[in-house]
Amino acid sequence: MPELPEVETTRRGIKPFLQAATLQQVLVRQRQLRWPVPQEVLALRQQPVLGLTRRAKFLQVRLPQGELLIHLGMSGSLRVVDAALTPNKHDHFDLLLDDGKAIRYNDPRRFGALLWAPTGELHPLLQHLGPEPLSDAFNGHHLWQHSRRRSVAVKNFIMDNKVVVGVGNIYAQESLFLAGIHPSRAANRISQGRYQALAESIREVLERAIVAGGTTLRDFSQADGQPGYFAQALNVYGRAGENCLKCGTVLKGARHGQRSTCYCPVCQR
DNA sequence: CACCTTTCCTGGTGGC
DNA sequence: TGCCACCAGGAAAGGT
Repeated sequence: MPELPEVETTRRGIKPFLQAATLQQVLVRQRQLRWPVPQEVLALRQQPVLGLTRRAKFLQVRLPQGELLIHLGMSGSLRVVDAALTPNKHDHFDLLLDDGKAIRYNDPRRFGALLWAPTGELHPLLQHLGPEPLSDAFNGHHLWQHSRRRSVAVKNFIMDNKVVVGVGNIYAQESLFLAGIHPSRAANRISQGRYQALAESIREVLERAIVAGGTTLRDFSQADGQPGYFAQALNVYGRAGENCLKCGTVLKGARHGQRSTCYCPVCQR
C-alpha cells in the first residue's frame, strides 16, 4: 500500500531516468483507472520532461504545457523497464522515453490514476490539501488549531488530507504509538503540547520510512524491484494480540472507520 | 467466498 | 428553521 514514503521512494527511483529525458508519448493500454485517462494525455508527443516532483501522494511529471499526475492508489507501482519488454497483466500504461526505456505502471486493483493539469492550473484534487508533513508549515500548532471543533478520533483526524497529507493507516498508527496517544481519543480533547509531540512523531516516522525505502507488506516494491525495509521497524501495525515492544502489554485491535487499528492500551492514552 | 485495502463523493446529522 | 461544518457509509477491483 503506497503511502507517502513509498511514493517518495518511487519518485527518487525513477527521477534519474526521467530527468532531462524526452517523453515520446504515453502508451495507455487500460484507460479505465479510478478516473478515465484524459484525452490530453493520449495526445502528448515528444515532450521534454522538465522535472519530477511530488505533492501529497501524487507524482507530478512536469511538461511544457502542463503536468502528468500519477497516483498509485492502493496497489499501483512504477518500474523502469526496456520499452520492448512484453507487458504483464495489469500493466496499464507506459511513459515511453526516447532512449528506449519506459516507466511502466502496474496496478491490479485500478484505484490509481493518471491525470492532467495544464500549466498554471491546480488540479481539483490538489486544491484542498493540507500541508506536506515534512514541510515547515506542518507542526503541532497547526494540528491543534485545526482540531478545536473536531470530535472525530485523532487517528481519523491525522488521516484527513485537508489536515495534513500523506499519513495513511500504517504511519498514523505508528505515529500515535510514538507520541503515546490513544487512537480513539477525540481530536478536540488533546492539548497543544501533545500535538507538538504528535507532529514530531509523524515527521520522524515518515522520514525513517523514506530512508528505509518504504514499507513492503504485500505488493509494494521500489522502482528497481527491491522491497522496502521499514516493515521491520513497525511497532504496532498489524501486531494486535502480540506484546508491546515498550511495556510488554498485549496490544489491542480496533477499527476506525473501516480501517483496522492496533495500539497499546497502557502506553497510549 | 467474504474480506480487506484507499480515497472521493454523497446524503444525513448536529450545533448554532 | 436554515445553514454550514462535520461525519459515516458506499463504491470501485482483484488477490487472499
